[in-house]
Amino acid sequence: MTVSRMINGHPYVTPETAKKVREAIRKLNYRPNHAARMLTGKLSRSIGLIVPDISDTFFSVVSHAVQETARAQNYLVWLAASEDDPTIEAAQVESMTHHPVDGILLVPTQSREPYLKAIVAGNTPVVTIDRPIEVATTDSVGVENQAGAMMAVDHLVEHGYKKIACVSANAHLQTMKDRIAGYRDSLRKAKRSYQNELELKSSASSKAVLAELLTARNRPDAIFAANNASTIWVIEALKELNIQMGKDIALVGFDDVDFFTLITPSVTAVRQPAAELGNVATRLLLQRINGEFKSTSVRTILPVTLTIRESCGCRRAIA
Amino acid sequence: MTVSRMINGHPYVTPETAKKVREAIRKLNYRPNHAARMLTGKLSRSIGLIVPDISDTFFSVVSHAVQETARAQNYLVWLAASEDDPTIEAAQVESMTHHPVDGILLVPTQSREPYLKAIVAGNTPVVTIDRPIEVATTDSVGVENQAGAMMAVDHLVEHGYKKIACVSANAHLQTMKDRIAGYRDSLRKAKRSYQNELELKSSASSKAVLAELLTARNRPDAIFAANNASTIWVIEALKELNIQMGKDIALVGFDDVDFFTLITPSVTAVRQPAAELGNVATRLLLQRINGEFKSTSVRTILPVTLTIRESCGCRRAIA
DNA sequence: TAATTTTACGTAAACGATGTCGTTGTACTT
DNA sequence: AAGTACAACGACATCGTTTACGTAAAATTA
Repeated sequence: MTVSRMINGHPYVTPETAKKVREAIRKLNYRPNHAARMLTGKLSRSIGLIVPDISDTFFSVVSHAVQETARAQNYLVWLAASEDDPTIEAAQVESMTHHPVDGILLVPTQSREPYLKAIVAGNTPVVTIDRPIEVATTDSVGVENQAGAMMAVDHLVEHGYKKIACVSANAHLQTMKDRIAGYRDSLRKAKRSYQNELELKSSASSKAVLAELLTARNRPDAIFAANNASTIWVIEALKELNIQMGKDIALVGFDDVDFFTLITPSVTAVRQPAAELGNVATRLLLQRINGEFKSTSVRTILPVTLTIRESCGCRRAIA
Repeated sequence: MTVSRMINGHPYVTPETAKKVREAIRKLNYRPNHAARMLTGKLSRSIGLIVPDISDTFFSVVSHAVQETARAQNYLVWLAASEDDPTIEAAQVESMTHHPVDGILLVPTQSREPYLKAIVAGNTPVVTIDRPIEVATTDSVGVENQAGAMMAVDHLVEHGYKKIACVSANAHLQTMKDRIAGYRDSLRKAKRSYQNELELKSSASSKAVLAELLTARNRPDAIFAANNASTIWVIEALKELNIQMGKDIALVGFDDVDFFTLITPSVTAVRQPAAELGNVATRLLLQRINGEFKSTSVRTILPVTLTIRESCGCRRAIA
């Protein structure tokens, strides 16, 4: 008991006793047993992080930031991938809550899955990243999807492109809906009649679909790609079809990736603060866990910026 | 007790009783308490994975594979980043072993850290990925670094380049030493006198150093970059200095990255089976955990392949 | 049929830390 | 000097599960 009090920093332990305990701990190489602590209801000092795909650049940057922020407060991170499958996601959440973790950071693949209600009803705090959920109220951290998409398409409009198409993937996600809405807003504002929205499924199947779009008689002169995967698919398709990007067809993507500077012409894209997203979400979750944050759930929206390079038709990279 | 037997699949439970228990479990929404199970020494069905940097493409692909293989056997994965700092790495291992995990997958930042002895001496199985350790014997899974580097440099030699330089980072790592050795072997075999080994530190500091190398009077006509970071730094430097890659200077990198196909000219690189590395290591670890693998430690070396594209001077991408 | 084994369950103890409470000793009142 | 307050510590029960063991009843054997 005295050892327990010493370790947990309770008062009522004389300095001499504390010293003796410390020495014994060192001598015996004693470490408190984590499992026993859990059994008495202590915090585990660990959080769970569930993302669709670890190897996606965007999520790997987010994960890195989460890890860093958590470690700074001596928290460990469980990382799991849902592979965009709600069933797997539900199983991962289940495993984590029972393991147990003190809180969960979730990039939900669906916003209306019924199981989401259950986890939020439990006493494990949840913060969603990137995408909010609809069936329950949680803290969430995201970015300005609609405004960001508008910025991107506005830039294409200013270049004078008349036929701006939108290419997306996973269009059922709220983030994607918002970006597509931004695309529409911009066209409406500019009073453009041409509107062409294409949803891609996977790298393999997108090839044919993109080739059709890019070689049609009435083909677009500019493309807005709503996420990094579709941006990359467009770049691939243009390269294969030998269509000059930034000259024959302009391209602006949503979500900037490091190597976009290395491509010729370099790729203009909306930059999301991926690392900050992870940091902010983690700090918020840890505050919830420690009870430092009592108010009802908050939704934090981080701003995005348009990083202008060459694929939009600008001669030199500006930002 | 009967419930415990039922759940753990012990014999000596009548079908009727089992059914009753199942119904009660469903009705009460009962889930065994993980902490209590840990306390009695059961397996946690979780493993730890420690990599230097999650956002590095290579490690994110490895992590993805580990996650997948583990999940297939109902194992959860703790992912932590050591940030190439032995102190952090030791702390992460400590946290994990006490948390507890059934086994650890480690990409060690150092091969001689004394703490490594301790963890191997403990009863938590360890499998190292990519880099072996020296101070203790563990299972390890890696790739043919020396032979792969030789393949790469041989290819440059065959092109007829006379002055082939080697650019690396973290040259103290055994993997890097092996690749540099492969570079030397190839030059020795070809009886080339020119030999220039440059170790880069970080993106920022590498700029000036690279510029000096690439603009010197006696500058190389080909470069072998020993990992993906240095390959990317070289590409950046060439682009900034307006030196034509594959024409003015050839480039072959070690570790292939998806976007190398999107760069003009596309980048020739030694492809490591990153996903397989993760799969093999995880399967091996799980076998150790389940006692299915009793023999002394094994070292698995996976083959690498040279993916020939254009930056080496070849006109068309072959592979 | 009686002795023995096997099956199906329950009971007690243990894992290691912590909350509660009781006990002792010290300092401070009045 | 006696009473009160509180500091410092230990004993005991507790968390939820499993291991070890006990005890019947059922099945098998002699």
